[in-house]
Amino acid sequence: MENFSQTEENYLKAIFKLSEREDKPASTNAIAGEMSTSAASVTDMLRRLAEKGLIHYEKYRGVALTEKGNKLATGLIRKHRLWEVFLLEKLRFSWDEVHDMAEQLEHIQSPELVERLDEYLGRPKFDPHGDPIPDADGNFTFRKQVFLSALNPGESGAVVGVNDHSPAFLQYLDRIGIKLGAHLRIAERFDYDESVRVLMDDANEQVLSKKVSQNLFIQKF
Amino acid sequence: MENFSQTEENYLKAIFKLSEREDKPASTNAIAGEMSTSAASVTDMLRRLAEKGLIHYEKYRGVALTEKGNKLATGLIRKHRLWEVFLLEKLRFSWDEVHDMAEQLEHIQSPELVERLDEYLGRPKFDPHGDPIPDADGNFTFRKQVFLSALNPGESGAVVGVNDHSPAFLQYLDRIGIKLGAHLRIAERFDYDESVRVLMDDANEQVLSKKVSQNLFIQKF
DNA sequence: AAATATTTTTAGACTAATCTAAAAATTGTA
DNA sequence: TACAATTTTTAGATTAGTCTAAAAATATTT
Repeated sequence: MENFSQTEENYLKAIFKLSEREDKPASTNAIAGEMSTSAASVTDMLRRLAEKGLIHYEKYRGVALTEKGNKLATGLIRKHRLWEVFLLEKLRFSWDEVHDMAEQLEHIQSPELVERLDEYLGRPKFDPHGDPIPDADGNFTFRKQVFLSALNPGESGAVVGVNDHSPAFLQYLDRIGIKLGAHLRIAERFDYDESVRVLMDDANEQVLSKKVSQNLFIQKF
Repeated sequence: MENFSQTEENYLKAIFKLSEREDKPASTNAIAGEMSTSAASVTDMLRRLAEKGLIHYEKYRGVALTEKGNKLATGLIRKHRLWEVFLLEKLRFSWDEVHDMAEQLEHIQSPELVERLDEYLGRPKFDPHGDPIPDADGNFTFRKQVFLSALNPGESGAVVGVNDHSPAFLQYLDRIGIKLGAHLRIAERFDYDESVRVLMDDANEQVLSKKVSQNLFIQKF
């Protein structure tokens, strides 16, 4: 298989992320923002990626991944999330620490290594943040999930993921004891600031702010 | 800690390897050979490495690592060999497959990751080829070893390493059943071609060529 | 629809790492 | 010691990825 530079790979991931989020072609500016670089640099790179058949690119019209580009991007996400599982489960890092290391590890080139790693980890379907891990063909396991903020008093479900992946948020969750799989029931919702009082694992109660409840993915019971 | 490019790191490893092998300053040409590049490129890079305080360099006089360069080089070797142990012991790769993957993994930047990996693997002192793994301070465990070719008939010892790391040699050893730790006793030596007949693990006998016996490290009993 | 604002591209330049060809320094040998 | 062979360095060019500033295209507002 053809190899690409880490920079090229990071652009593909950025484009994938933006297209997924908006479900339409990614703009030069949006990519520049995602990559923390200038729009001019992005234009340069887009020309090169298009030449290599990784993206569909028309000047001023934004970009979308080709089949080939998509395969590559999902492969990167697969590697990233598998390494995150490894770092958390085997090396005992916490979920707010694993991202930066996985960001480097995802660029290791070796299909055989990915396969063995997947097997070693027991072919996990989700990473430590609850994000789905695509299989070797690039297929994601889809999970029906809603934000905690969408639940009504009395309803309950399990925490299956986070929307905000920042260390600050993840550390906050650790501090108040919310882990993936935790069982939450809405006890009360306060119209005043849209915060909610929840019962966690049928044990202790917490009040969660609007911001927190908008960043927790829940699978309803 | 300051970070360096993968290329710079690879030059440092090459210089370390050459200095260790010859125990004198490495020459431009030797480095070019080790790196499979031109002497001109090496000169360019040496100027840069010297500026960064990683090597002692005088034009036409060859190079040696500084304290700082040495620390970095041993750190790389430490990472390389720890990852090799991981690939072999945890992911079940064979000893002829692990090198190329480790060559990439050694450039992952994260002191904490190295520490956790070391701990996870049980702080191994030797890698799958019998090469010593430096500790976090860069100290190697030294082992008194001789080539199998230096043993006389009747003498015996354990295989503790290989001098030739090529997949061809390692696969050959696998084929004839020689693993790290195997117990060998010289049954007979043939002056004709300097081959030797050995008794392996007090079980089966093999004739090993001069070339093979010059590439196996033995710790004498 | 014209004027204005925003986005995107182009132009030109910089750095790291590389190359080939030629010049300079060192080493080996007669 | 001087000539030849070898090694090393310099000079000048190339590619990937980046930048700023300016020009061009598109989108928005009046």
